[in-house]
Amino acid sequence: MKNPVKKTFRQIRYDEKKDQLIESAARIFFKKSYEKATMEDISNELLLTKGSLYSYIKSKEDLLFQCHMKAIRMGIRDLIEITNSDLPAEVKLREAIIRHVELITKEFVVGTLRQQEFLLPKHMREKVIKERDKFERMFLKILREAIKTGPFNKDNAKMIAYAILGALNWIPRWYSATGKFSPTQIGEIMADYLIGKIKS
Amino acid sequence: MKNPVKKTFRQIRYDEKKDQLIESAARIFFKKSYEKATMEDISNELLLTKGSLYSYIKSKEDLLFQCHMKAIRMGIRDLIEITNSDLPAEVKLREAIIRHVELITKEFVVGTLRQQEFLLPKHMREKVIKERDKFERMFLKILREAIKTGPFNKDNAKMIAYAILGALNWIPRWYSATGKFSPTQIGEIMADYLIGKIKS
Amino acid sequence: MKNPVKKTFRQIRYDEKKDQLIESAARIFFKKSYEKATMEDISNELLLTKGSLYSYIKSKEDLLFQCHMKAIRMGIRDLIEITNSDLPAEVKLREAIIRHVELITKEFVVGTLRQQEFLLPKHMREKVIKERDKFERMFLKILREAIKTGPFNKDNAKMIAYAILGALNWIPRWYSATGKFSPTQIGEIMADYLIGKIKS
Amino acid sequence: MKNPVKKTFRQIRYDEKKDQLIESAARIFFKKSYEKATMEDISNELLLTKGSLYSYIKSKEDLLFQCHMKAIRMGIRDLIEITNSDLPAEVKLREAIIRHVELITKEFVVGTLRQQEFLLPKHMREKVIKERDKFERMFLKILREAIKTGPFNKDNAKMIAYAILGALNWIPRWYSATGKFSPTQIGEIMADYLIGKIKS
DNA sequence: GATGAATGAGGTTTCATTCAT
DNA sequence: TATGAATGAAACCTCATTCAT
Repeated sequence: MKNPVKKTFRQIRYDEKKDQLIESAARIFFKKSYEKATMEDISNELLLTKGSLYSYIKSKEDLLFQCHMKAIRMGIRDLIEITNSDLPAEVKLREAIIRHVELITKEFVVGTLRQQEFLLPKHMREKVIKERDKFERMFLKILREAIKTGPFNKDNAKMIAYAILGALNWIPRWYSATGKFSPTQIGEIMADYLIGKIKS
Repeated sequence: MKNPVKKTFRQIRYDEKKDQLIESAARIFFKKSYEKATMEDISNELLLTKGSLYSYIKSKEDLLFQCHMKAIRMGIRDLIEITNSDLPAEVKLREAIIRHVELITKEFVVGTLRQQEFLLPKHMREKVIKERDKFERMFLKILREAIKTGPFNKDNAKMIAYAILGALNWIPRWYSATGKFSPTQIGEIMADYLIGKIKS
Repeated sequence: MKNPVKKTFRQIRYDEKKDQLIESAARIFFKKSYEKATMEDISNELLLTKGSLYSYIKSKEDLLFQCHMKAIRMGIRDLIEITNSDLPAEVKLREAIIRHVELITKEFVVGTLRQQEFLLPKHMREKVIKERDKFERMFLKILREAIKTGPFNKDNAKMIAYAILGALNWIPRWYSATGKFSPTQIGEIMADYLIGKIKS
Repeated sequence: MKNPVKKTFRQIRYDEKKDQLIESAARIFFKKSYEKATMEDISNELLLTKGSLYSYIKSKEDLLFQCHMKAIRMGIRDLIEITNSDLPAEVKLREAIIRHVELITKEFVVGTLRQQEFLLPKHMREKVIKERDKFERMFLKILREAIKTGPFNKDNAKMIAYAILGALNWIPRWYSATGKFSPTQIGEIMADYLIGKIKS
């Protein structure tokens, strides 16, 4: 207030910490599940105390909500990039698959997607679903472009989109960072398999 | 002792009720998630009181454990039937997919599979994982038979198995009983899509 | 009713079982404490089920009450015998001590005395205290006879009685059936020590 | 951090309250027995709510454990003082008896000693027994010094120690604060009686 | 008399959240 | 902004007791 530069600095620090908070929360929600994770678990990762978290968030549910939104938006950001690129339709789909695998295996926050959105109260849930639908529509659009010349009808396209996303979202259940394949390799194998079908 | 028929009758009633309990629990775990569901929610469905549940189970965790085991065993039972049948390899795979979709959309208890097994304490989790591995190995075997002549190597087969199971296990997230397609139709579309490539 | 002989027989069986029940309860109350012991623990020892216990007793408290009464009455019975004997006063005291040690180390039901009587509801507690006072008065009388010629006044006699009873009642806390001394030997050593001074 | 004095102040308040908590718990455990006492009973005495107690302790068992430890340590502290004093051996023993009576009648927490240590889970019980053994060994040492010239052998010394401690520990069962004798007077009478014997 | 499922009243404990410092 | 003790609302679970069979 007295010193706008200082305030901006503080604002930056604040935003950084809030971001760390969401990351930490996501990691712990991933490891323990939302309900089993306590606010103290989360605060411990950040060298803060329980009560201090409430300077950054309104509630635990708010924290989960923000994890959801962040995760989905990372996915959307990727899809926007891909959509706007000059790649051929099929390569776009391939790229979308690989990027999604990379995201889901590297960013803990994306693991939040496994958490059912109905852990949230209605007003938050609706926002999450709206955002997720945005993602799914973009993905579906990429898919449709890719199969435009194929034998599949519109309805099946939607179901195939779900099949693909299901196959990808299931990955955290079996993926191990120390496994034989890197995220990108997994993405490529998945793309080979999942797109192969569409062409036939 | 006095009347063995009577005793058997009691045993039957007991087993029936225990089964109902697991079904109800599964349905409620599905609707509300394990942690949000209370023992009272479950007891209400059965016209019992909270405390009475404990004639049938040892703890809430035990209940989740039994849901897991029952769900996996239903899947295994299907796969055994399919494996033992005289169908051609590819049809077996197709059948396995359709049956799994039917199971996952009709039997709430199978929805438990969405619940991360790490909600369970270690000793239960290990048993669940062991049983699930049994299921996955059987599925993988069916898959391998089907693609024996295809261009896929062993390692990829495993990942494709996960892709297929992921696509199917994700279904409860978007499936609606009032939707356009029946479970069997969904199963057929999924099978068409997921097996398509293997033939090519 | 129809057959008085049969009824008497049944009555005997009933009384025997009730007695076993009190013994078992005492043993378990001793091992686990009254509150930690469950009715099921007790029924298991008797090859009965929980519910069946209630043919013999009215409540768990009733069971503790009867343990108390039985234990105290065993002590009183001993003291009556001793009082009525022809032994010299000091030998009577010595005998009372030894018999009490034997009782407390051999009969689990006497271990109940360690349990505070205030675990019982008022109306039962009062009966127990009344009975215990009877025991203590008899013991005090034996003590007073023994020290009649000694240097102790009446008030101190009472306190000495408590000291002696405390020393004896504490024995279950350290006594081990596999230890170096037999109950009778312990009784003798205690008597030597506790009476020693009165003679002087 | 900002103000070390303030922080220390908080720490002091915390420690004070924890101490009060143990005192209150001991008093209530004494009056009602451990199992019958509820956490709410205890919290009410401190003008706290049930849940708040858990800032200070881990569990109800932990609370009992700390009562045990505190009680025994108070006894040990007395014995150390006495051992280190210049009094003649017999006077030391006399002093030990009187101090123990004073402690057991004045400090409710010492009444915890009546509670069987097996109310505690194994790992706590073992620590309590270890500490209690320390106390008993110190007491035994004082006793042995006092009777060094007497006719008693080592084994009997141990049993006499138990007899004395039993006589003293039994006091809370009959002691009334409004009675004829003060704790110190009781201690003196007990010492007269219990030591008299050894000399004879 | 014996059974054992059912009851229901509590008890301990957890934890998100608040608020004075 | 940070702290951490305090709150209070649940939640799970236990167990003495009852009662239909």
